[in-house]
Amino acid sequence: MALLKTAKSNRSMPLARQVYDDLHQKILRFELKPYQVLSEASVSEMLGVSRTPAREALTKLAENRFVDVVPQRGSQVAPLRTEDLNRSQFMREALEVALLRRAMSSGNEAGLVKELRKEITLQRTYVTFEDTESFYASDEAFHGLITEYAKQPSVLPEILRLKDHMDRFRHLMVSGVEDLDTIIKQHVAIADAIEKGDAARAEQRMIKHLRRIFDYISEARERFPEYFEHDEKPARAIR
Amino acid sequence: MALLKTAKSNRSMPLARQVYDDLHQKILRFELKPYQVLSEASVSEMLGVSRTPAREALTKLAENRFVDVVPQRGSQVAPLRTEDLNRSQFMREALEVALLRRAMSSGNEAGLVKELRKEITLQRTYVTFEDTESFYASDEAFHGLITEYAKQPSVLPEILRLKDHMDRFRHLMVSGVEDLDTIIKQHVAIADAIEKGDAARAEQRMIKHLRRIFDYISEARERFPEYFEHDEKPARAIR
DNA sequence: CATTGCATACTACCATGGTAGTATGCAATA
DNA sequence: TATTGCATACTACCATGGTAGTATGCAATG
Repeated sequence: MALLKTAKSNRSMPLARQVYDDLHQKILRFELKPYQVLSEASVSEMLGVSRTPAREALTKLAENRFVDVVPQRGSQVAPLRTEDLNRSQFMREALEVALLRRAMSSGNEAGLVKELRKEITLQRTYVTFEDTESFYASDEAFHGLITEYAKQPSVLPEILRLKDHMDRFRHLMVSGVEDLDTIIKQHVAIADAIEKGDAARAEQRMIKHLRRIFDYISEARERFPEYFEHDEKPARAIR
Repeated sequence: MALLKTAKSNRSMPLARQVYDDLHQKILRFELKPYQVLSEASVSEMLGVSRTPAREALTKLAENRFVDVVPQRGSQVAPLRTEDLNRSQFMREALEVALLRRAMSSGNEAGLVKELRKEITLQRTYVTFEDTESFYASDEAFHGLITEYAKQPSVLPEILRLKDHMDRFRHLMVSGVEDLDTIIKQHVAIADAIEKGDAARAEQRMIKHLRRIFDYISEARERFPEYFEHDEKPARAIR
């Protein structure tokens, strides 16, 4: 297996970043499974790069809690941790609600609503074409619009960073995709509340929208218990 | 100049981390000034380590926006950017307000208030002893208590990370220290509102407390204009 | 059988050499 | 004088070798 050659990967970006993105994607998609061992040696061999960029990528993945580095034992793909999900969820809710409130007092709510509805129309199209990838991209754009109208565009990357942990859970859903129609309805409900200037209602609906992830967790935990965090030290059991 | 040997630095932590912390401190305290050049070579020589941990530290500092890495030109200490301050401020407000709301519906508000008041008492003592360092540590503890009672302790490190950018501005204040008595009064006002169960009031006071930093910015900008971001490219002027 | 000592094989971490790429100063040129 | 070509000196980035430290399996020992 070699480095995935994406359009913008080759030559333009540093190798360490390419390795990071590659491993990051593989971890989110469970091509690298929780508890799978990763060492700078194995990564460098797997991707055909030297150990330095491999090491830098692993370090950064550890900072973002996608990899556990245990001192002299080796590194592992981090298991799914409810703590990570809870923290990401809490922070994302806090940020998106604050952005929503600010966007609703920006003086250009009408423009926001118009653009949101345009994005929703796109989303309907993607659903009919079963183009889930474009759908999720548009979903991100939907939330990105709010950050723009809240005049805090630089917060968006931070939100996406938080979203990564939730996306990882999302890949474990039964059908592989959630109910996109429901998401669209929630988007419509949010846009409606914004249009009516009902901040409290918009906030409630945003939170409900963001919390949909919890509907799937128990199911995911039943289907893939081995991916979730179990006791830290296997205590070198029976053997 | 060599690596600062703190109590826990030697032997226990990786060198790269020690270098990061050292540079981080020096940047926050303006011992390394904005626009000062930093290369992996100069850092490694300055601190007496090899180039690898120097490079890793610089990379991480760049991720946290304390260093600018321009491709083949060299790295610099990042100037003070209002964008960084605004983003950090916005995010911190959103998070701390959300934590406050949650802490006030935790069912143990009385315990929280009691611990907050205990911390405030400590802060009064530190003021009389002019122990500003301990004061600021207690200030962090004050906010940390709220994260605990909100049952989101893992959010605290993220908040402290955001706080770093504001602390950097804070080091430019005229007297070197702000009015600690005012801070204490604000803490008292917050504790009072929590005790009365007045969430809206507590939220208002928390926001006012967090926004005190803006009182000092214009002054700092007048006194140290050269530390603030000026036009990106000096356009290779006169020469 | 249970415990201990130890060689081995890993690991993360650090040091250092090499390379492509860009800015800078100076000389050559118009 | 203004412009261009080019050597030089930086840079970030990557490759690779070396080291201390720990887990593991096995042999020696009780």
